[in-house]
Amino acid sequence: MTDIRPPQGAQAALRAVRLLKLFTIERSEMSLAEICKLSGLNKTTTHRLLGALHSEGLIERNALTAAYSLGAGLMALGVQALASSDLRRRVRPLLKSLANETGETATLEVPIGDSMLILDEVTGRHVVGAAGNVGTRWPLHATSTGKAVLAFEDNGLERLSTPLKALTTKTLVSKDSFQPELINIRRRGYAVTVDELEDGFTAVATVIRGALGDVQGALSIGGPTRRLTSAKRAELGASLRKTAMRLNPDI
Amino acid sequence: MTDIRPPQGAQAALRAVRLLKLFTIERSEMSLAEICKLSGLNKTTTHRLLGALHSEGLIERNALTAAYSLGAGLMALGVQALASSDLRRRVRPLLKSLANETGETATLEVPIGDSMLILDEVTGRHVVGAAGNVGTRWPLHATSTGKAVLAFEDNGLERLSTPLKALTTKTLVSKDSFQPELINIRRRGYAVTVDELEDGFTAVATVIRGALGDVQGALSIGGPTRRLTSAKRAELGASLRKTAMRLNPDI
DNA sequence: GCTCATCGTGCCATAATATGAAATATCACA
DNA sequence: TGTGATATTTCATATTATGGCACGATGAGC
Repeated sequence: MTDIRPPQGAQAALRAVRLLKLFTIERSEMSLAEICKLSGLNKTTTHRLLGALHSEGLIERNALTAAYSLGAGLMALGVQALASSDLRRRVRPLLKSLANETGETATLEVPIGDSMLILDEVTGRHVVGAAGNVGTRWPLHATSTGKAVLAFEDNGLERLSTPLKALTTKTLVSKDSFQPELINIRRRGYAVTVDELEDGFTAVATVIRGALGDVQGALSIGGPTRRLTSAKRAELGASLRKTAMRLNPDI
Repeated sequence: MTDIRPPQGAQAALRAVRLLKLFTIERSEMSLAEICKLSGLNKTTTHRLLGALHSEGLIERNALTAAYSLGAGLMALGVQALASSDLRRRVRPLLKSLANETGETATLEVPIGDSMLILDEVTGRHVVGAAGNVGTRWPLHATSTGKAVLAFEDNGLERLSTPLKALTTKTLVSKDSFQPELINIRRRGYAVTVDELEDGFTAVATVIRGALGDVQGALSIGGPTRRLTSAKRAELGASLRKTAMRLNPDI
């Protein structure tokens, strides 16, 4: 994990960004007091920073309750980021071939902190659940893509913050249990989750590397556990590795 | 237009946000020098702010060229904002009924500066072009939703920054030509664009108001000009107004 | 192969800017 | 009308951001 040390002399900017990150689906609207408590910042400081973000449209306020929420400006920026993602543009055709060849759903995901964000998705022949999961985030330790990232990124394990939540009975929740698993993944070249994210769902994944060998994201193919047998998974793993190679022949 | 004055004492935070906003589809990757020129900020300052944003994942860097681009963290925030949008949740079922009743495509849009952002979209029976325009931005002055916002927002015209770009020969490009049009819109209760955004495309729109009468966004129904005759447009306008009423019966 | 231009990065004294305690204003509820 | 809990504004302080400058790396042009 490329550890990026926050530079000195940008406290205010950092704090502003961190305020934005406090909002979650459960906490989509918060009062000033609430935000203060969560951020640990002074009331005035928080108020001022939120005011600045508000003036730029990144934060909106409920006209009745004066509560704060994420604003349309952020949506615009996020969409801009998505649209200008070089990775997404490059990978899209490959996702299509993968979904086509295998009949299952292929995704492109990137690590964000301790979760994986679905950047793009192409559903296969077998349409299982509803599509349109782009933008969804899953806990890193319970996804195939996440495990691939953990295995292949330098100091990848640093991403995990204990305790690890069990999404099913199969989810790996102990950091120690990851060590042998990661060795396995590195040896095979791809990661697998069987019923670890959701019961009955299986996925295979491998990482995408940049020109410098840095981990940029991960590709996955997923479907019902019933259909993705052990033999099939090995086959998918090979397909994924081949695809990842095509993205960066230099490595 | 609710003019929000940026508070004193948050310069750094403001500057950081404005750096993010410099990135566009054409300028999706920029060098430090480029960003400096565009922002007018000192090189060191820019560097420091970008570093802070980078450390938070809102900015990414090309490993080879060291160029800056918007990062995955921003995508995550944007998606978060989209998901937690109260407006979107409330309006979605109504969009569905609109699309269902009329057979055309219905959208929910919000104003951002001088453009309209498509927050949500439900395609009608007649599937015209490709769907999936959520997140797209259109110039405010050339869209039906934009004109509705201009007409019904206090000081709405302040949003327009001259010169107005002509997207077709029908696009209104003079601020003066808006005055009578806006009066019309206010009288009727809905706005119409015929071939103003794109040749052959017509749309009807009306605004959505919050509990305090503030303009929160706009609803539109759009389709081929051929199908959306004058009589049909009046009918759609009435439907839209009725729908907007249902969202906020108090007004 | 050399020079020169360009770009990103680090340092540091300066003062402008952000900070937080406290006071005030606003609102909801009783 | 009073009371408690908000959000907002004020203001003196010093922490924090600022930008000039200098260094090192990279690459283009000759």
